[in-house]
Amino acid sequence: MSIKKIAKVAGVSTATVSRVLNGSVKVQQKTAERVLEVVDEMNYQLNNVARRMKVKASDSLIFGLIITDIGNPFFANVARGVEEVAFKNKHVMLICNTNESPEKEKFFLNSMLSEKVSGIIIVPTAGNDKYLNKLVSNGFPMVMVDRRHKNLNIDTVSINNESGAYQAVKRLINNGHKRIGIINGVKGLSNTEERFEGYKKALKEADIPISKELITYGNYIESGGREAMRTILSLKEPPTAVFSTNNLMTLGCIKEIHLRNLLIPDDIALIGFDDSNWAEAMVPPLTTVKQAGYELGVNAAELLFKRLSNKNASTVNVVLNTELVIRESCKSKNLSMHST
Amino acid sequence: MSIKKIAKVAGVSTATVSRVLNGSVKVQQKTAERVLEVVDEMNYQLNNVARRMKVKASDSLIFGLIITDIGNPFFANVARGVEEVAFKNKHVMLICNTNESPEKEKFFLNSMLSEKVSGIIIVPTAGNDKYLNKLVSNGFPMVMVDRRHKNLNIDTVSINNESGAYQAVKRLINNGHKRIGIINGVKGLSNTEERFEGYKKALKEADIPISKELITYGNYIESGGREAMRTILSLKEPPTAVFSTNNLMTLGCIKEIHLRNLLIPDDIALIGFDDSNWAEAMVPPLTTVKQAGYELGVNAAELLFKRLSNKNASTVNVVLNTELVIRESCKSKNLSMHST
DNA sequence: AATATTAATGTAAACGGTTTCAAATTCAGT
DNA sequence: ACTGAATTTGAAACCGTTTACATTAATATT
Repeated sequence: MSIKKIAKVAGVSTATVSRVLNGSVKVQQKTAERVLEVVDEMNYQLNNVARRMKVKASDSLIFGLIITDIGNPFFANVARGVEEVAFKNKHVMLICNTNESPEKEKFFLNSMLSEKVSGIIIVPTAGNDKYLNKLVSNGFPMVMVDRRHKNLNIDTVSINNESGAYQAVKRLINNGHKRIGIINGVKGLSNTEERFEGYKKALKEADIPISKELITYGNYIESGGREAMRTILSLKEPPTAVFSTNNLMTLGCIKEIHLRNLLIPDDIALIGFDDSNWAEAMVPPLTTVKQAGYELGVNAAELLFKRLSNKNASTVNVVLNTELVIRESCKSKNLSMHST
Repeated sequence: MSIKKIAKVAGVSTATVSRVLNGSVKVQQKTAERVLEVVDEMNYQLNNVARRMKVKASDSLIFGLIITDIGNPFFANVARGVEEVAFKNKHVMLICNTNESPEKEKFFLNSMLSEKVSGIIIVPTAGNDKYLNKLVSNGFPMVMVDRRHKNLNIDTVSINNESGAYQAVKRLINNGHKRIGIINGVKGLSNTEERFEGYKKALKEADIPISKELITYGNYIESGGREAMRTILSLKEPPTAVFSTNNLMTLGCIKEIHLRNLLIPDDIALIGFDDSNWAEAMVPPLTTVKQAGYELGVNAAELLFKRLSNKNASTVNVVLNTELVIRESCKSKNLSMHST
């Protein structure tokens, strides 16, 4: 059912049909009614592909979301947030999964560009800096979420990683821990580095020297967290507490701890980053730094739509604050009379 | 950078450019080289929107995935599976989230149709039967995943829900439980009903009468599971074991159980459906029916691509088997000397 | 060398909309 | 009734590809 057939049947021109469908220009009441009648009696459906060929990019009603791991509930939440506001704006969204691979990222970027999406929301991998740079400086609407590339004049929405990590580690310190391990994420990502900064800052402030052997990397995946925990626990002098910087790795930690029949928090205290729905159901319930994935997504999408309607507004960096949700996984043996 | 400009610069016709780009028809070696040269020196990028206007639908390189809840790790896994094979086939995918709302579902279906996707993979909600029916019988390529509509001649991939549920409940029975509650999902969905069937079958086989008060509905969401567990535990004569039919509801159950300071499995045994990565990390580790979300996605996508290349092959129903992964959450007090 | 065959390329229509511009109609004011 | 302005409508160009068909160039056949 093309607009032409509708026009023919209704006895008007295609221009008129288009106009009544879009409401862009006034058309006489009765003509409009006639057209609408035909439209639904032949149940016509817009071909948005054809439409996109004429319409300016910002009106394309489709945009892209590139994330690194849809299997991670945190990003799934981001996606939910994005999708929510997309739906409100009658947009549909192309989602791709990079798995932290810059090659995949580039491929998806190109696919989306070639689909003429109005804009892209991206959780960038550790590569493609120059390419992204080019796109952005060409004025292509893009917003980075969760991570950011330095020196890039672009809208971003992220969370206060450093402060979140700082609070977490400070909590451990206040609970009496002095030997505190950290399991970092993927090297080279802004959030990994910021969380690490928070860790160092808290230690420094408490005059605790940072010791290299307690710094590990788990690449934000469960098996990585598990291995990191394994090496940490195998140290001659293992830490009394560990800060795991994302939910998947935290799960790995817990499994390794259980395997060794150690007790949380008595044998090893644990604090996680990114509060998942299972954190509260753990035994003991897990203390974590909560980051609002859903809101991250909502904000990113809103930013994108704002940008679409005003291409040369100055760019903004939204940073959401984290919240330390205190449960029971990071008491210290020595201070067990204190609050958790 | 349109193909026209490339043609002009290279001194050939647009047809030739198109041909070297697609490799569809032989063009002279040196012409091809010249064109390719210009193509990347002007870094031309295909406009797939324009392309889709000419090309037959099955070649559109884009398809849709409609799921009900990307926030549910199970569906996230399905999505990962789908995306994996999409990538292999150089396709890009439109993802939408219905949240079990038939209205949203219809909107998304229309959007996708209007984007001229080659096909759709869908986890259907409990509505829109007639609409889906129409699409399918018009020959639109579609595959249903996880749930199915009866009397619809369409490719489906689902899991053996009845058998999975049957095994779960049988396990509980073998462990000595006689009073077994169930928390069902969304009424009207095939998987809800099939799981319920499995439950009834196992009870019947063991000559245990089914009692109405033990049958609850949690709508596949965490809060629903929690509420269901609450009403179950408030019974004058509560069950000794509960079968929760999805992961989110199971989490709700556990939280409610913890709240009441009850012990799993001594006070109440619990078996879940859908093995999540956190199940093993629970205390005690959770026994569950594992359903392969990822494989479900992979199979669905493969089916779709098969369908695209052969529109009138007869339809197939793939059903994957579940696996009972036995951990420690469903022993019975009376039989504690037995295996879990 | 002339012709027949085959290979390579070009021309132009088509896909299904939107939009500019011009024409036709309606309406108001005198 | 006539003119001018305002409102509605239509004709046609255009977006960037692909492809059927026509044409030209190259090669083979005699």
